[in-house]
Amino acid sequence: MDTTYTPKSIESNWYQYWQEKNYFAPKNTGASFCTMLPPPNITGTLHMGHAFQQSIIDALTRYKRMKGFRTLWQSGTDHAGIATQMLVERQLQQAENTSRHTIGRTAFVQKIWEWKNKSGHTITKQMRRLGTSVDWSTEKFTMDDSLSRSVTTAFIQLYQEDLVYRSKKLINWDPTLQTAISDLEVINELKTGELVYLRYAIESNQKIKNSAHFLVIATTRPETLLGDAAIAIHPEDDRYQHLIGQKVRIPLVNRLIPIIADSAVERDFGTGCVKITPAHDFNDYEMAKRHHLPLINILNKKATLLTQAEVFNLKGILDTTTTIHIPKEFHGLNCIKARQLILVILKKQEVIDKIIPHKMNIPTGDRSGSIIEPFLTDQWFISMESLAKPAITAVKTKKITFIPSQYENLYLAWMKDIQDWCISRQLWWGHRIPAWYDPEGHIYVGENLEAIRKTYQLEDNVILVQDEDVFDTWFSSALWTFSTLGWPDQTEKLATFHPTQVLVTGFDIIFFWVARMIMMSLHLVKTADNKPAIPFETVYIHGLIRDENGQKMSKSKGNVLDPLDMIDGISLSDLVQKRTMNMMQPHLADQIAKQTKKAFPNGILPHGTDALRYTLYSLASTGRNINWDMNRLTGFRNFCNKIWNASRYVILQTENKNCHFSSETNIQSSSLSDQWIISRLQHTIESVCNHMDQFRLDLVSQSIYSFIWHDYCDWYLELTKPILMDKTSDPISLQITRSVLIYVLETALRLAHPFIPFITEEIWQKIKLLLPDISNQDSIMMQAYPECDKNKMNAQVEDEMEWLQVMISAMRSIRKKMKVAYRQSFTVFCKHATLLDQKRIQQNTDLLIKISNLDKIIILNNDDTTDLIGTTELVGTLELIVPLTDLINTDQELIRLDQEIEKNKSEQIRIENKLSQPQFIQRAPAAIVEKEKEKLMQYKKILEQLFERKIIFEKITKPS
RNA sequence: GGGUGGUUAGCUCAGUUGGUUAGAGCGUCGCGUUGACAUCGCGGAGGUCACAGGUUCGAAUCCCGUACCACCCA
Repeated sequence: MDTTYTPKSIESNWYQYWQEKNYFAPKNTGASFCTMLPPPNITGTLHMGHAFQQSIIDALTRYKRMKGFRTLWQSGTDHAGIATQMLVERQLQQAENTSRHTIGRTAFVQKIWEWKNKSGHTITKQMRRLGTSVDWSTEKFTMDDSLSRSVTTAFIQLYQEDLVYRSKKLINWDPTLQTAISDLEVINELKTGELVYLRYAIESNQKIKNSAHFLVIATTRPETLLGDAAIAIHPEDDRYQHLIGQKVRIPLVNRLIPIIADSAVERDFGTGCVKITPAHDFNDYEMAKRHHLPLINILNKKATLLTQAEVFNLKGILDTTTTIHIPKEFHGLNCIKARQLILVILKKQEVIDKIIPHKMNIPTGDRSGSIIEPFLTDQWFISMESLAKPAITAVKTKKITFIPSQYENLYLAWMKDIQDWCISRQLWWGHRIPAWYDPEGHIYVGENLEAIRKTYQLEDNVILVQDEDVFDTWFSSALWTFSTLGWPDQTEKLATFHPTQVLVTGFDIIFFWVARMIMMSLHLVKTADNKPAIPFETVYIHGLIRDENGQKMSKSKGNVLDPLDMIDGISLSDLVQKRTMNMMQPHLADQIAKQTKKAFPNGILPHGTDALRYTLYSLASTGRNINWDMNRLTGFRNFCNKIWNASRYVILQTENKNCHFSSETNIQSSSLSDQWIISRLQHTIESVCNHMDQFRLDLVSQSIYSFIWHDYCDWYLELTKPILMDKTSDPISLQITRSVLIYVLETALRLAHPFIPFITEEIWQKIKLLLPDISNQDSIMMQAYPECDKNKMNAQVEDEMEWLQVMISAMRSIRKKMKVAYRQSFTVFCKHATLLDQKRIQQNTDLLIKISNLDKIIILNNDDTTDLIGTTELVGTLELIVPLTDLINTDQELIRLDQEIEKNKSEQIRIENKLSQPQFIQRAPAAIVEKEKEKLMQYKKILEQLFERKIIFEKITKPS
């Protein structure tokens, strides 16, 4: 083995090996364990969030697999309607200077498939570098035939049950992409705009043009006054009570609209009067429903102004009897330009009261970057009310558990006032809605034309046209847990693996994905006993990885880190180039380059997959945000190096030597340190399994780290050296030591394998050859996970070992204090030794002498009054004295003693105070009181000894 | 405006149902290559647990408030 750990050389082959052996496919016959990969988008590349999520899933999967579960990690990708369509559209523009409209729908979709087949696998290829043990043989894509069939089947069923409907409603409209988009894709950006105060003339019988007869309203969107349907005030607002039911004239167009009262109006906003444009604002739309206002649409699909407004009733039916003109000068203007123009005109007409700066949220499309308009269109919706009910119950009754549990509240809060789900998108890429229309506009839903003609008994001469729209990608994602397993067919996979056990995902998609999966599964899938099936038992929500300053990682900020760069390393120049390439805002490039140079002056060194994964686990606590820290990555790369080198030591010590490990008899007769490390190993296994069950991977990571580094390497390996390096050691203790050494290593490797799969496999393959029981086994990943054996835990041994550790540390302290090099030996005197101390000293004399390079250990009689001059250390109440009189600095020693006395004294006082309170004695549990009393005794004894020491030193410095 | 989460060592974070002297990694200071490892070892230093109240024999932990930060909803 090389002396240093070089991840690159060991990580390249194992993944392929595992895959060739088909280890990722479900194997065992036991209970099933299934988890679904949240399908990444085919246009995506691996980012830190993926790395985090997938590392977590892989740990759970490998753990369960080793525990003997029939394990399936189902993987796949989603077709990402908008993102993919945009990407291929852009390519068409750049490469062929053409557009999708020019080449037509069929050709365009063909182009997308070509792109997908060529480039749509980037992310799944990258995933393999993380060591993810997904079953690639069952990989799915949301646009696969089988999944498309699931989508169609689900939709038809919901339609037949009257749970989907088509309706004209207000939705989020992206004018650039010209499609409905979901709330998730709308980002609210806080920007400073203007709040315009406008005077609307109150229509009264007197017709007096007096300012007192104007009503002043405040709006951030004056251009929408063309679509105003009412003015609203709060019903309890004293200022405007008398106006309720009266009418005002809209400036510029002079249309009459009513003044209504609605408690949704915020009295403190502006003047307390707001204009209501139901077709262009979600709140106003709700108000229109309550007050039966007309919906006046003034925009077309490009979000520019119409020549004539469209008036709809609340059922979405066009009112052809009312005509509302839009002034000619506004035709075709976008909202920004229309706003500018209208302000100019209104100023001239002197209806602007004032304009003040105003902070407000601007809804922006996260893909297109354009301003999102609430827009009245025909869309398909799923009714949520009846679907939400069982989905709420499932969580309330703990059939589905969220971890951490606070997310349950978030889920329930959202489900409580859930809105109907708009599932149609005006795109070409996606599942085409299986709905057809006849010339009269009647809707027919079915699998295909043939089926529809049959079901509805339509003659061939009835012309049917299919709906142009496709489904929201999230609709197909909502079926993910069962569509990937074969639904609507009752496949064996579905029977075996559904409901799945755990879903690992981020909190940002609880509404858009998790909740919808729960609703769809409960509604569409049945369990073996014909009850609604939950999609998963547990939802584990992980945090969001941010940069070192707590900022969200994003391309525009230029603070994105590529997990593969952490694995393989990247030079500074490449990193800068990567971060500044293809930017939306090129003017930020210099700043990003500068900040990158500062954060990564030497680029990023290669750290390997295992180190990256381990770092991610150590960060996987219950928090919502995780600030990435490169230093921790380095720390865990060092950890891997530690494992590597410890293994080198073990192999050097055991190769070609008898190191057969057999049963308890060996353990009983083995040394203190052997028994101790085996006992510690059991505690570690227990702790790892407990924390795994609670999804506390950070604590798992800590347990394994501290066991391997501190217990195994720092102490155990060091304690084997006096035995293994000593030519006079007897063969039996040599064999036992070697066998424990390798037994513990092999177990620890299995324990750590789900987290750091590559390095554990590499080392395991080497040491298995030394272990006849497993030498014919193929891979660590198919071995059993270690089980905690409580019989091997030994508290007495651990106590004694702890004592030994303190003894050894005390010797080291003395050396440091006295600046005595290791090669110089000394004699240590033990004073105030209890019987237990004496026994332990006797039993460990040889070891102590070797480890601490001592000449002798002399136990003084407790009645011995000799004043030994020397430096001291306390091990409990046992006093170690090293009489290196020529080296000692008595003044310094006195200062140190005083400090020690001070420390112990304050503790003594603290406990005395506690014990002097009668309430404490009376009310605290007896065990706690007893503990405090014991502590006090201990402190008193230590203080006595420290004073005794002090007197001896004072005698030297101030001889009487 | 409403809600949620957070504030613990210089930095990144743990701290289970309240109960030893609040821990880890990194960094820092000092010493050191003794045949696994300098991607290392050893020994130190470093915290009024954001602030102010309350409950309790006892609070980093439970409750209330304030400040700041982050996110979600309107």
